[in-house]
Amino acid sequence: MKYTIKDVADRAGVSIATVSRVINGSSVVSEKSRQKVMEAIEELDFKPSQIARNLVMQTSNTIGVIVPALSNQFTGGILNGIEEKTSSCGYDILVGGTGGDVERERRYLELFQERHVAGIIFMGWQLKPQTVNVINSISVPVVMMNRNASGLKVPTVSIDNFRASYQMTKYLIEKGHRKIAFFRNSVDIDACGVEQYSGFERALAEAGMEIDRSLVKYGEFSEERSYQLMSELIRQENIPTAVFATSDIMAIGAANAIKDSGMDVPGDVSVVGFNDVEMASLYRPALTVIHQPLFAMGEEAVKMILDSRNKDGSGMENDGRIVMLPHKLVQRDSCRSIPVEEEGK
Amino acid sequence: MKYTIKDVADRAGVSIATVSRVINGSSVVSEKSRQKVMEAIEELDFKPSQIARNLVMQTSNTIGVIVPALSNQFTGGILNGIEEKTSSCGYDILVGGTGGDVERERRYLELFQERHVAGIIFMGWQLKPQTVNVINSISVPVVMMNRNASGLKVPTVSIDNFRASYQMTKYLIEKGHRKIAFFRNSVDIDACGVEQYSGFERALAEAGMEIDRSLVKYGEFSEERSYQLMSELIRQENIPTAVFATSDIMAIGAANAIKDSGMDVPGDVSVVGFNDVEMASLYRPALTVIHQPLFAMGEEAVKMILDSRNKDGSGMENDGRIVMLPHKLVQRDSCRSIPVEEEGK
DNA sequence: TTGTAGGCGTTATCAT
DNA sequence: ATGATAACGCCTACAA
Repeated sequence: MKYTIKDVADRAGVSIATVSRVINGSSVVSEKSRQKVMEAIEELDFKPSQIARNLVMQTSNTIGVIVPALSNQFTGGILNGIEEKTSSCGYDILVGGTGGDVERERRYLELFQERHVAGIIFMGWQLKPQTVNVINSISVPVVMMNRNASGLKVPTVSIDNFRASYQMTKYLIEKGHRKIAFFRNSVDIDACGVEQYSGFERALAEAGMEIDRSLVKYGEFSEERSYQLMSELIRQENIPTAVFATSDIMAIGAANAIKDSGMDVPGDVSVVGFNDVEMASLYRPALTVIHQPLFAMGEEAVKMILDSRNKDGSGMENDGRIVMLPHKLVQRDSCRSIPVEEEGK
Repeated sequence: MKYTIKDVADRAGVSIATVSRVINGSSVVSEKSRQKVMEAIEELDFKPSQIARNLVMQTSNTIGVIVPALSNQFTGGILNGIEEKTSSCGYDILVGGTGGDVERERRYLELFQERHVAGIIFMGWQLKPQTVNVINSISVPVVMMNRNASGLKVPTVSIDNFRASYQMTKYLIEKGHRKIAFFRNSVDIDACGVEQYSGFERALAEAGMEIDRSLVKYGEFSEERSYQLMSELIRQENIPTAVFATSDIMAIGAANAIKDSGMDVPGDVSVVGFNDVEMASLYRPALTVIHQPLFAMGEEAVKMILDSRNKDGSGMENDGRIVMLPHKLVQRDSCRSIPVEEEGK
């Protein structure tokens, strides 16, 4: 059915070694042999078995990517970057979706090792201690995306979440907002979330403002939850002038709750997001957000894996360093500035 | 570094054959041996090499998925279904992003063959003749997602695009719309697009309405393009009472153009979409759309590949059959009904 | 420059 | 029930 290197050798009247040489461009082969081999390959439409090659080479020019969900513009943006970089480097990508389930995370981590991937890029909603353990004990390079946890021995790529959050909060304050709700992601240990919250706190503190506990909520990365949370606030008539959500999807949830209750965004309450997925600019009013360079982050992660592999086979240097890429605040239409005379109302 | 089956055998004091047997649960092994082997595996944290296994088995319990873009809720929804099904069947998935580029499509098609995937699921924005040729000449089972072309010799899974479009158009007409714009995807040969258009035509014809050529446009699957198209219509004051876009993203583009021009959706013009990606229900007004069972479609595609593989190794039965899954029309808030007295205005 | 042969980690077929 | 051993398709010294 499928031809092997031997068939090509026979047809070209040379040995399999020669065929192998022309395929890999290695060593020197006479122009004549090369010609014959090429022809034979062409005629047979021969494709070398990556599997056999990987077996002898002890690696698979494949990198594994583990994500919570495939249908998600955040992970999607990163995946695009990963795809671009891997494909231009001759690597293929193996993906696994976990739904955030620890057991499935572990399974994919193992599966990918069994497949001898060159490295693994890991994304999760939260980082459970169990997962951290598995990751730390893995024998191939792993890089973590956008999430961090103490005790994690692998590098991670993300933005400076503290500064990003600080900057956005400050922006809100400068716009005259004094009653700001903060919708964070999850309650679980998640260094990024903690940093985002710190940034929020700091900016408030610097402005001499006190933080209103009744306005910080956990949106669990979900539109529904965020919608619910915002609706409650409205029902309680504890309405902020602005809500800062640490994911666009939560921002949209809040905005929808506001709109559906008959109020206007940003007329009545401003809403700002985080990440800048495609939806953020498509929504109306277009969301003012912190932009994360998703594509570049994906590329960077691949680069790190490939680099570590060029140095030595012993995985990453076992460092928990974190590579930060530049974010930016992009102003759109979901945040209004409150005139001074209105402030006291 | 990594242990092999031989290390396990030594440690357990048995032969590699026995180890292999307990790993695969095949044949009968004495309980004593099984115990020892299990222990050895445990102690060494041994993981069998999928690569070696694949080599001897001549297959890779991997399926390849080719998509135009990873950051896309449509492909994402399908990918989720594919992931679920493959992972529950012990398969892994290899993905390739093409950006719709023919050359990259061809490359991934080849790459995946070289990796001996069990099958390939293909998605593209359009289906160019070149790609059709490559696909027809491939030696592993291929299933096409949601797109079709004459001369294609592989099965495809999709919904009944003709009926879906017909149904939506009819719905619009029943709501009192008489001036309906139709934003289709691309000009390229794309059986699905053609069917959608036929459905639109038919519904109009049955209602005794004539089709207004100035209102059928090609949105190229893009929000920008659709936005542009709608803006032009507005500038020309050739404003329909409803626009039917064959993708949600285009629907949003149109809706945004309408809103940004100061008009209201659906107050001034209704907008309906197609696919029902996440954004469709998050957008405000929530979009009335044709819902495609993305997840189920992904599952079905995997099922087809796995089935064909159980029957015989010679690929699919070379049929261009198309498996249709049920769609549905979901009403939300982006389409209003026009009272009779208004109709004549 | 080219060919021979050993080995990569498994599975599977024989014997035993 | 278990153990040699021959594939699987390819790469790579080592020889010629």
